[in-house]
Amino acid sequence: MNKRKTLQDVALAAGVSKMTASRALRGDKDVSQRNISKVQEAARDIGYTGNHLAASLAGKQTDLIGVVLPNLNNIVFSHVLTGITEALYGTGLQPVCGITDYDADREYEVIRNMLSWRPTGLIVTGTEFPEDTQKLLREAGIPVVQIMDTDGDPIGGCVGFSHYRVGYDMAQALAQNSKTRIGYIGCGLDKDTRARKRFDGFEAGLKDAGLELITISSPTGAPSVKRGRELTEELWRDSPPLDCIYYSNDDLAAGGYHYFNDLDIAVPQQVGLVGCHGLDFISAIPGRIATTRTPRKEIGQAAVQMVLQAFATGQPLEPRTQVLQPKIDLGLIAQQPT
Amino acid sequence: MNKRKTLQDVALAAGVSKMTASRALRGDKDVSQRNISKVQEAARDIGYTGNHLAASLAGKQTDLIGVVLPNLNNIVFSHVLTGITEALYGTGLQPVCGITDYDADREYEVIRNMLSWRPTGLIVTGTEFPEDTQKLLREAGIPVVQIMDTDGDPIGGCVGFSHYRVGYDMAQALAQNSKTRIGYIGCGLDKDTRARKRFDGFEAGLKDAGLELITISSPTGAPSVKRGRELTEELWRDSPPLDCIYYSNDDLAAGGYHYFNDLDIAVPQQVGLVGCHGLDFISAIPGRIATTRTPRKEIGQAAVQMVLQAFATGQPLEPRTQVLQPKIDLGLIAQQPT
DNA sequence: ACTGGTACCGAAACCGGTACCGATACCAGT
DNA sequence: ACTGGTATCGGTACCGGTTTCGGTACCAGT
Repeated sequence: MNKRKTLQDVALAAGVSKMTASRALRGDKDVSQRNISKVQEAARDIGYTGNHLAASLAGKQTDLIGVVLPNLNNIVFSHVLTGITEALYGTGLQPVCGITDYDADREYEVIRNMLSWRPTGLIVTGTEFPEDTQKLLREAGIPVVQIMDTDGDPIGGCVGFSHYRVGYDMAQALAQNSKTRIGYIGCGLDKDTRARKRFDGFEAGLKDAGLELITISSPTGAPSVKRGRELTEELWRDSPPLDCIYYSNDDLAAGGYHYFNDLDIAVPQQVGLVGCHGLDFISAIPGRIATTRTPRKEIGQAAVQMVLQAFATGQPLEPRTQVLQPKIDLGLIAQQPT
Repeated sequence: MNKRKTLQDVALAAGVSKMTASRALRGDKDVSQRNISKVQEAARDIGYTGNHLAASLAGKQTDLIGVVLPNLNNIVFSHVLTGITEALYGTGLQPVCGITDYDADREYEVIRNMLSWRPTGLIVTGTEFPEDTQKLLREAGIPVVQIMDTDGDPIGGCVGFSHYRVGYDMAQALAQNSKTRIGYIGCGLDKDTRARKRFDGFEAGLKDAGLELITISSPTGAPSVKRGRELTEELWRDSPPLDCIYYSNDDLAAGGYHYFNDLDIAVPQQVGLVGCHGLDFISAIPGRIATTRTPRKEIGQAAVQMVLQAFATGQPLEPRTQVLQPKIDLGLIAQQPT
């Protein structure tokens, strides 16, 4: 029943050998034009689909690029994946992505599993890995590119930016714009190490400006706009007065915006809200929410370039870090009178 | 150099045959406890990774479930994929997803490519396919489940809801709640057939209520919050007065909300805004934007159930449609005085 | 006629596993 | 001692392609 057509069938139908059929379909040379069309025709006629498993096993090369991401509900990683997909389009390579859900054990399994498909390259998120995962990556024997984060020692290529510095710079910028009573709201810092780095950087930046966080709300769980609204409400109710709130991302900040908006509290005049990433919906309320624009798509593209380059030359891909600097957007906070 | 360890190496190191090593690692029976541990130890020692290519080729079975989605920047499909991933977790099966970007040709290529990896099942988005794509799916020889849309003739299993009816029902609901001067804003209906079906249903629903759309804005391009704001601004400026706007999705509606909010035009008292899907950020402004809550994650889970069931029994998966009814949420529109 | 080169084709080995089946060892039953 | 059953193992034949290498066939050059 489930008997799929094989190359042999094509060859038979075309009246040539398996090898000629193989070459014809792959566009190899050493095949006459006449046989090429005969084979192509035969393949179409009998509905031949090809078998990547066999081809990759025999050819010792897959057209797969493994991509390991923590989560796809976070639109940030969708953007990265989009950048990767676009950059890969037309190269004959194909991304295949694995989700770790910010879980180190699952990450190990996902990477191990990826590797067993013998991909041509691997793009993984972050720089912090447990020892055994590091070993896996180091011994993978294929180009490995780490993305999103440049704080830490990369194993192979590395494209991203310093989250610590994003936090630090934002703290300094806020301080320079007369924000003094600052609170923080972040979700899932226990798992999201990059959000935590931004937090750490933010605290350090404040400290260097002679300030410190007045309140910190850092529950577990996934960040969302709704969650941002709820946490903002709690914070606003329980905390001493604030003139600014730093959120672990734009989603939470947007939730805060909605809360204050419904209360007719002017944003950012009465309270400044600061997110991270520069997502689409921030642009829809221009200037209201400050943020740091991160080059997500570009990171994906740059990662692919690294893999491609390593692929074209020798395998190992020497450790090299490429920083794609994010850009602070203070919005209306920058224009307020001091 | 790039000489990866093989099962033979493991067998050698463990002092057993290749077969015993294979069985030991897969947890097959007919292996003594002593050999199991010897093999496992050897595998760990030499850093054996396994080779899915060879295993799947020989075993005539992969652990892959192909998932074909139009786009991942649209959070809706991320949710579907999340549902699929979760449902698959623990089954030993693994999703691998392909993106079509709403392009029929690319869709064909993606599916063809998927099939050549010999997946155990296939989940594709939508019911409308060109003839050759249909042929591909029909002859795939594996369980095929179509998701998101139940308007149309499914090839195998089918899980989703009627987008036509979502539009129709919303139109009726709005009419019943005294909305009469209604406009429409949608993006990319040329490619997004499901959004178009909602539009068609909406028009039909209005007509049956004795109404018709006063203005229609339907440009190409991807919908986004920012885009929603811009299009709303245009529409509001150029169109006769409206008391309600139906958008092709929540993102656009949220953009509209921001526009009116900045203008101090009360939503939904002065103008009702209606999106689709019931995304997180809608919940952050409770009641303001009406929407239709769609069970995205559940669709993904149900699709997996179908595949799993077909996998457990006979292969073909007879055509069967499962409707997961969405739920209208009119928010404050429902509570307005007539 | 013979040689060398080029264009094209096919047989066999192989990629790294698994399925299948036969072999061996050992023990209880008669 | 012989038979049959169970537990454990290994040899061999694939899976469906690609690589490698060795032919043919045909033509120009000498």
